Amino acid sequence: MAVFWEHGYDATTTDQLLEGMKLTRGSLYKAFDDKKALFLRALDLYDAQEVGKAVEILSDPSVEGRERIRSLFRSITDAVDSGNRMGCLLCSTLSGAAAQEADISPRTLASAEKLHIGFETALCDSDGVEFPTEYARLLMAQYVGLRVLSRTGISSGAIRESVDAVNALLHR
Amino acid sequence: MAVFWEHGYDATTTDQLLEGMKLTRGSLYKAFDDKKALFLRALDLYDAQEVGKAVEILSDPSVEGRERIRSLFRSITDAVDSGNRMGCLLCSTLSGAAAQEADISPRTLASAEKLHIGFETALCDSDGVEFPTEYARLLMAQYVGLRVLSRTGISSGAIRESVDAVNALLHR
DNA sequence: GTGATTGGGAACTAAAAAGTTCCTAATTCA
DNA sequence: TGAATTAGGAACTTTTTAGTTCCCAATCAC
Repeated sequence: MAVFWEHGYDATTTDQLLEGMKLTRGSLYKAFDDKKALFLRALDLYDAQEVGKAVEILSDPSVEGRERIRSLFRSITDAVDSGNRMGCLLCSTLSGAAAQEADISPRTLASAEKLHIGFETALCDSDGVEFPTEYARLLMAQYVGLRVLSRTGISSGAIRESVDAVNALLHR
Repeated sequence: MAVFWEHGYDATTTDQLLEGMKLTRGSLYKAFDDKKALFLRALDLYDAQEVGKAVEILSDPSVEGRERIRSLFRSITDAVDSGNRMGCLLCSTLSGAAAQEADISPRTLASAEKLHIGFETALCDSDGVEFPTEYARLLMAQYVGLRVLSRTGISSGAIRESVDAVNALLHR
């Protein structure tokens, strides 16, 4: 998962996977059908682990709705500030060529939908939010955009400015 | 440019470029050093043509500031509604593995910065906008997110909901 | 018209990637 | 303890993709 996360599906070679997994070719192909099957497993793990964590933050009933959203976006700036430029495997995959493939597309869409529902839940648990579905879509696109930009050479200050603006909007 | 736009840098093969450009290998390599040199030319063309068009919309002094932004986002929903799922070569490249490369990264960042300044200009030309730089960053991330999502199997309705939310925010 | 220059392309080579085979060593189970 | 099963790995083959060569025909200069 980490290797795919770093380079994206198309750009990761089996040699990199071998290196990262500390295996040799024979062992890898004995354990998994092929590169794509392994990637699907990685996507599933990412969904369970990382997407799950985000949805958990957005659904935590012990925290006020808007604060959950702020907390999730804060985790993006925190990562970038600490030099973590890996971004999000889901967000990167969504925009890559692999996302068009028949067995990958449904998984990424399902993960994206989980996130959307997370945002919607957090908004529904906030006071005075009129159109939670629409705003959840906006926040979802914002999340994807920020995590894509996190992987680029954009300054961490620019990322923080976006998040500050999101927080300002949530305050009203 | 169209071929790279459709498949992304890593996933386009020289055969696809040959097919798209109606050339054979010898002619292509006589005209361009290699695949990457050709991609850089495509990126430059995209910057001049497509990014330029967006910045023009955002800077048009004959239109009220917020309306320029609405107009740009409307062009995203219009494209998706009419079945155009190509997204944005810049936004896709930003998140791909190629974006890390030394000769590609500065170009995509420069294009992204042009867009950011465009949003900032439009906000500065609007009444009662307090933090144009920060909101321009937010709109930039929103733009990238939406155009990335445009390439996926997400429903056109979901894209429209995001844009509706952006428009609602701009109305206040 | 003829010799030089240029654009195009068929057929090649080179390199890198994915995927396979088969042998060895460890572990398991009777 | 000894046969059977399983994990790991070195060394292959195959496929794909990038890049090159060289020839041909069209155009251009004089």
